[in-house]
Amino acid sequence: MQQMNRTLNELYARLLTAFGPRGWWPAHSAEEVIFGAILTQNVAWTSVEQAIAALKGAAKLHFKSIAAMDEAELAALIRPARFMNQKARALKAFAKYFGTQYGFSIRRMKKCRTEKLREELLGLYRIGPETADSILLYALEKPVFVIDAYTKRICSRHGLLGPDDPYDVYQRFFMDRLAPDAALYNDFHAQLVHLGNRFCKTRPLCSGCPLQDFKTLPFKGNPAKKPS
DNA sequence: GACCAGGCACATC
DNA sequence: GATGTGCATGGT
Repeated sequence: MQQMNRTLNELYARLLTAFGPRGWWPAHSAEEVIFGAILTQNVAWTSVEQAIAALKGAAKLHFKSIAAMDEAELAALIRPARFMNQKARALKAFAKYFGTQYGFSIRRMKKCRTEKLREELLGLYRIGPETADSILLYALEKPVFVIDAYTKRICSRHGLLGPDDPYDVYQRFFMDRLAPDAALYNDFHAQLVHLGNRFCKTRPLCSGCPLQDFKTLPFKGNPAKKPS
């Protein structure tokens, strides 16, 4: 455990040195984070930005407005973010839940236990583990580590875990080894996404990558698969 | 024109 | 359980 803590500490230190604090999530409000978390599913962030801009332009970037609006109209607005019908339905479902359970109040939601919130979120249409955890961490400031495609790609390429290990194995890998610190989880994940965006799109190792010579320290009893 | 992007639900075996 | 497929846009 000590060894692996050192590995994660060194990994984070390198990213922080290379990129500086990331100041995530790219949004102006907690509600906007939730819009982004749903809209970004399997789509490039540039497309999400267009959908968010359209919602903002129509003064619909609040779940109270979403709850009141027509689903087809909403789908048309978020069209650039792809899968527009599914995502419109997902936004409507969240809006209904948010209004019914919490009176559209982020502050009220924040007062609830993380486990209760996660269970509720996972019960909503098209809210899976990554989307739920993004909402918990970036909108509600709960200490939950978010695992996304970049996190998996980076960890597996550096032999920390297997590429096919399930979401919860990745999540436990970080949360068992790091203090439950929302600010740390926030920036650590943001660093991984930034690294992924800049260096891990195609080639396994790219020049200038701060992890180019990063070696995994040996860890006794590591449950992870051997690096391929 | 092909490929990929910060997932998830559902059907089928 | 594991695997395959649909969703259906925009940038490179």
